[in-house]
Amino acid sequence: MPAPGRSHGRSDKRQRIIEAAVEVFAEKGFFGARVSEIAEAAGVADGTIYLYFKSKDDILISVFEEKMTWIVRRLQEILSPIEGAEAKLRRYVVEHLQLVLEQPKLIQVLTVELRQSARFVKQHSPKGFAKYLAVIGHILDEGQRTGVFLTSLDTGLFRRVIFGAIDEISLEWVLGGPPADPHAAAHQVADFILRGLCVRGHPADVPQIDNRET
Amino acid sequence: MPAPGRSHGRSDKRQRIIEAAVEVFAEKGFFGARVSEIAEAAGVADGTIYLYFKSKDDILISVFEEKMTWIVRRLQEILSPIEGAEAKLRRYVVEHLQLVLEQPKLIQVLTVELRQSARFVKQHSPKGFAKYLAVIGHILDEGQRTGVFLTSLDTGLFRRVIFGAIDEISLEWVLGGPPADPHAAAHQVADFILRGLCVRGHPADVPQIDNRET
Amino acid sequence: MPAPGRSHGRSDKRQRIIEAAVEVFAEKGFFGARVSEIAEAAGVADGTIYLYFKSKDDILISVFEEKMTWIVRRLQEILSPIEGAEAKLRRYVVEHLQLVLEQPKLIQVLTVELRQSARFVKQHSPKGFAKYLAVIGHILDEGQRTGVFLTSLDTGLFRRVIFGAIDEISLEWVLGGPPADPHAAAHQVADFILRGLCVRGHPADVPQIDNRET
Amino acid sequence: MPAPGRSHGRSDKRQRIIEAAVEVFAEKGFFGARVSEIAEAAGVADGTIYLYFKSKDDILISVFEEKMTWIVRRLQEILSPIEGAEAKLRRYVVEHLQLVLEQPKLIQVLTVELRQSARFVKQHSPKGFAKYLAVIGHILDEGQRTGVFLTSLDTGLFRRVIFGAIDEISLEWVLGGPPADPHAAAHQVADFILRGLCVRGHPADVPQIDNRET
DNA sequence: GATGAATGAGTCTTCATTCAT
DNA sequence: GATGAATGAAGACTCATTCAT
Repeated sequence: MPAPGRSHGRSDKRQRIIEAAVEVFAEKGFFGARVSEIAEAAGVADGTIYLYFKSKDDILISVFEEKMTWIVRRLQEILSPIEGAEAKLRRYVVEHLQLVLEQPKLIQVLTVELRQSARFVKQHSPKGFAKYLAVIGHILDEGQRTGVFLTSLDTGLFRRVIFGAIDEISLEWVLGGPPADPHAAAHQVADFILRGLCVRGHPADVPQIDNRET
Repeated sequence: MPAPGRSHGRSDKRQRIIEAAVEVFAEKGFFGARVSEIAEAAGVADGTIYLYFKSKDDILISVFEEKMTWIVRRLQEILSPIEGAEAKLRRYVVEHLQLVLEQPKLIQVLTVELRQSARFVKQHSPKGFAKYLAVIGHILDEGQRTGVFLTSLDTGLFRRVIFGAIDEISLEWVLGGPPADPHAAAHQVADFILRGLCVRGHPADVPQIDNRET
Repeated sequence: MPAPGRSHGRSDKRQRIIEAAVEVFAEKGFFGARVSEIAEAAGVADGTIYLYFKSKDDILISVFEEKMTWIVRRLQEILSPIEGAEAKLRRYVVEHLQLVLEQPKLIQVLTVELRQSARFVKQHSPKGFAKYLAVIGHILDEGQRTGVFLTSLDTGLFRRVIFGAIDEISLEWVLGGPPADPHAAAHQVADFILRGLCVRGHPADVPQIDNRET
Repeated sequence: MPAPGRSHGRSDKRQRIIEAAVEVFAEKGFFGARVSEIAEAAGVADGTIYLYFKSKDDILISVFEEKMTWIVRRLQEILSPIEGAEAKLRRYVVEHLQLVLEQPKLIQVLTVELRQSARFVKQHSPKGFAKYLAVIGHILDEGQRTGVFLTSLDTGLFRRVIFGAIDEISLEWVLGGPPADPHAAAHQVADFILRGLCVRGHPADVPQIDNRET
């Protein structure tokens, strides 16, 4: 239960600005967004923005930091109890895409603006993104340690390959709308990745059918 | 054969502006780039830009159209004589990443700004990107037709999955520099994708080793 | 004797704000100074300022009124027992420059900001400045009455001439630091003014030497 | 006859902005002046200002440099043919005050804003002011060399004393309007200064009358 | 066709002031 | 009285675009 009074008012306003920024950045893009639009969407005065953020850039950076941290924690909470790298990876794919369905605007901002501001964000906000990649990296490491994933794979490379694949699908869904059966699509993608990663015989639950069986 | 005289001078200037825009957009991003910087880099006056392009937006769109067309043609010329969807796909991966090494600034613009301007480009310049995706799509179709790739895969989905994976690696190389052995990395990625796509037993040249064999 | 209790607390805060304003105005200038800086320097909240002053302008005006009144009273107390216009004028010069050494920040504010806000201050705060000029004016009047100063001099003009000379030296000392021997400088200036003002034969204590005697 | 075409247009615009800035700074003060007001007064667009000046500060600095240079040259041209330090000094006083009558707004800006921006101008634009003081300094040096002025005087000190006296009178005339007979006032001031500076017996043309003679 | 000086609309940011607590 | 979070009006500056030469 949040404490009343100032400290609550303060966090409350800051959070409202963050959420408003996600909306406006998603709709107009970072450069197309006006600080006054964010203020209006947050229900605060223009100047109030600057009580909580140093600049417009700082809003974007803060959105990254805050939301990436939140996503990473959410993923970690879901994934940590799961046994087995294969199951973890499958669940990761499903959960990320679930997130896209739940919060398309947030994902749009993170996906579109993260890249567009790549140089700038790489300088100012590398932590959030690095932690996200680490989520994938840990699964890959575990899979290699337990002999499920091919040890010949460069995990530094493949965590980006996997991220890129998921990220592109996220973008597609966010801009073009999700497909009729997102769940099936998510599992197709997970199957694909697992076939690519796993030692022969794995994954047990992804029958390496030949086309005749289809 | 290009017409001589004036019209050649004309294309020459237009082309110089396009190349200059690639440089400047790569260095500063679309929004950070000034039209006057592009003009200076192209060795023309500011106003001259507007003899060849309607607006700053139009420069970006034209860069896309022109360069995407060029890339697609280049890929098609390389891929069309190749026999077999597996070999074609492998070569596609290698060639795209080769392009990243050869023209990092161009790839940076296409990769970073394409996404950033996603909505805007989706509206104004969908052709180039669609044609690029079609290059991957055709390979997938051929693979399914010839029974090499799993027919259960939604090619509309997987051409984006593959594009996303390659695109992310491109971004990494462009912003962080290429790895020590880009050729090996390219083949690792190609192996991964082919394992994901192929019917059991394929690809013939990608031994589905288990970790003991490694 | 100051009133005890609340009213003392009240004047205390008001006075602290005045002193803080002198510091901040001296350091940043009137326009460069932030009300919040003055509040911080005074150890009060921003809003508290407005319990004692109508506006930022009002702070400056109050500084003038208060400090000018104080300076005028101090000068009058020192000068009134002194016999003779010449001695009075000399002492005035010495005491003003002494003040510069003692309270450079105050003098800086009065000297720099008074002029910069000249129009504005002329409208809002003429009393303090007029009283200061009157100090010089009274000395001039006395000197003319007692036949020591030339009666041909327009005292309205010369009180400004004298003020300007002293003011400029004050500014120099305040911004560039005082000279090695400020006392000697003060007397040189006093000698100069007295030679300019006095009837031939005066001042008795300023021998009208020719250069050979030097 | 001014050269036609670009270079003329350019200097012309820059000069118009300078003159407009003098008007607006005189009327509103530096901080009260809006860049758009200067632009309007100069008959140019707001943005045009920034083709000729880096910032609003730069306009003020440029006004100083340019006008101080002009004034110093004007004074030097008038003073250099004059024989004798006494006559030179008298003429300097008269000419400076003549300038006040001719161009009160310019003098107001130089007098009021110079001081207000003292710290800032001392950093950015010391040359113009130093040259102005040097005009007075050279006269004092010459007077001491030729045995007309007291050699005991510190010329570094007295050039400021003299400047301060004249500057204060200038301010008075500029803000309160000139007196009924400015010429007489100028000579009264010159007489005063010369009596203060000169060896006994000098100045020949300033009879050291006693009050009875008046 | 080519130029580049000029334009002026557009926006981030500051900060004096207010007022609910 | 005291606080300081909130306000919002105001302005310096940028830069894509135009057009007279």
